[in-house]
Amino acid sequence: MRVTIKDIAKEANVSVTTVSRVLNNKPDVGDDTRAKILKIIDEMNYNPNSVARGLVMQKTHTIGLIIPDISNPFFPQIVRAVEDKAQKLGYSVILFNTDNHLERERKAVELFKSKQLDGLIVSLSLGNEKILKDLKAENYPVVQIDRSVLDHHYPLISIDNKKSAYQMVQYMIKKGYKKIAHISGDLNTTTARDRLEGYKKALKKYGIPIKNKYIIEGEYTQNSAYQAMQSLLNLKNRPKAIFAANDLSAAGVYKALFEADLKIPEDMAVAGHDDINLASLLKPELTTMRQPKYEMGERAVTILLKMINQQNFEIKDQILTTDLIIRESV
Amino acid sequence: MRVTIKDIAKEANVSVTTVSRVLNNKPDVGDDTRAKILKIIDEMNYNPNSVARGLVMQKTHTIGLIIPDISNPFFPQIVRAVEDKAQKLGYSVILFNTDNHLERERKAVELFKSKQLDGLIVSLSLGNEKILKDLKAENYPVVQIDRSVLDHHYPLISIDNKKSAYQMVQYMIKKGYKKIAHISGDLNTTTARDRLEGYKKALKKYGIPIKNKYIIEGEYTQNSAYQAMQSLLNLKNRPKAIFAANDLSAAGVYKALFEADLKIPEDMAVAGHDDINLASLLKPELTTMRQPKYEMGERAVTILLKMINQQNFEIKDQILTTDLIIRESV
DNA sequence: CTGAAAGCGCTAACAT
DNA sequence: ATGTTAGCGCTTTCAG
Repeated sequence: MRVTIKDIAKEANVSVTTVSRVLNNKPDVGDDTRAKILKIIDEMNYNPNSVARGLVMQKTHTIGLIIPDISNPFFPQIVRAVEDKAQKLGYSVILFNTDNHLERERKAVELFKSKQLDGLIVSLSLGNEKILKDLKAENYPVVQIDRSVLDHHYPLISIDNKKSAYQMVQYMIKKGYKKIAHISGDLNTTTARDRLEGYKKALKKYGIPIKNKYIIEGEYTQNSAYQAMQSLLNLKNRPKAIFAANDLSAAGVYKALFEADLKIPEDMAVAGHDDINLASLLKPELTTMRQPKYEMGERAVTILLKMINQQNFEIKDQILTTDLIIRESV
Repeated sequence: MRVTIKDIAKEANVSVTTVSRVLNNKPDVGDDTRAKILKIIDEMNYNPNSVARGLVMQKTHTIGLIIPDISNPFFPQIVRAVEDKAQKLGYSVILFNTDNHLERERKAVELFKSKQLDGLIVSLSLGNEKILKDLKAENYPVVQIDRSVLDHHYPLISIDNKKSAYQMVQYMIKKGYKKIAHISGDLNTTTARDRLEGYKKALKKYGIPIKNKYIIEGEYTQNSAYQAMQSLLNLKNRPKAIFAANDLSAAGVYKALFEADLKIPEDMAVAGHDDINLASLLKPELTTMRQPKYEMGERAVTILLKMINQQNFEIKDQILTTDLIIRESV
């Protein structure tokens, strides 16, 4: 049996109340008493039970992080930032991967509510707006990261995906490309939709007709993009450049291109998005838009903790800026 | 205020005990009563408080995962596997990054004990054997993953690093390389030590003298390996091949080589270890040893849960096999 | 400065 | 089949 506050109290000949006081650094305890208790705590190697504490305080000092997939290289940095910041502020984080599966997203939220987590950082798919609506009704602290759902109940920490895509495509156009195709991300996400829009907007702006054949829906994965690229290569009228919705997709595009013995960017230019570590390691190095992933994670917990600690915190999105990282592939 | 078991009891005109019974699917409850309670639970959207439950049951259904760094691409797959398996079995996982920092490792364990986590999956640095010894004294369920500490109190889920490195170096030798250098990982880890040993063993076995100048300690990072490679290139008597302790290091080696305008493998062969996703994306594609990362994660939770659910579970390490993945860089 | 008592939300003997 | 009671380990009034 682990040692409890009672054991300490008994050993020190004081009440549990007094022990609790020193545990929580309350003022009204005699110096000698405090010293004695501290000593005993140390000797007996006492470690307060946070579950019990959580029950009375109605606070677990734990937050939930719901993301599609930690093994997608976009997320580890975000998760790292969230955990770092949380750790620094005395919070723990429970991770949950959903694979964008609506049912698992729901399950995650149920579970986390049941565990009385103090707040949630979520990256949900479209179609689950009700989850957030219900959470909001209970006034549960939540912040959305990366992608948003349509309704707007909670602050979103992200980038301006439309603008970011626009900038990239604009860059490609200025480089002289006209036949630019787009391999999108999973269109069940706002990010993919916005990037697609940005792509279209840039073409329009520069008077380039939008061809449906040049737009293929992928899933933000290497493999889906690989296949998308295959079909693009089969077109009679091939594009000369590809804007892949994320770097992982760009890697898939690279694969397909190498197999077809095509040179990047001479035969086909390729641009990505996100600037994950991989981007600078590809050959040729990938031109992409850098997303401040670490900062997004940090900000998410900063805001979440504000919501947790002061009710009625005003909802304000934080839209960070992206940077065009020019390398060799465009 | 959230709805509690009391509210349900009151609404249903029964005692909380009865509600608790239906919550836990106990048999002795009348069918009608059960139905009524279930209905009310649903109507009131009741969600049992696991903190309270955890306090009485002495079980939190949560495990702790202590690793160096989730943003090191070796770990996400392991973490994914751990979370998947845990999720499947009704457990949650709290993540903690330590950067191999002894003090933070200690802090993580303290925190997790305080949170009454049911068990721990850890990847600790050398120098923290005491942590595990103390944990063992309390009979706390723990399994080590990837790397071990020297004392052997808890089961380890890993690979045979020495053998794996030996195989790789042997392959390089058989390919005709004699001047093979090694850029090690952080030698405060058993994995780095074992890989170094395996490297030496292979050289010995094939009668190739071990040159200290050909062994440089890195940190398993891209940057440390990049620098190590620079110094290797400055040697009067340059090696002709590099065995990098992990793929991330190999990527650093690639960078240094490209900068020096050297061709892989013609001018310098490069081998990695782990087979992270990146390996097949590098150009030339990286020859490496594949580690069953996902399986390691799964097994770790399987064993941990056995320890949790049946005291005195016999300690048995699980050493999985690695595979030589021949690609283009050697 | 210290202690007694109540209670957080739940489960588990032990009745009945 | 259902209720009463105690208690998990802690914090927090409220007294003194």
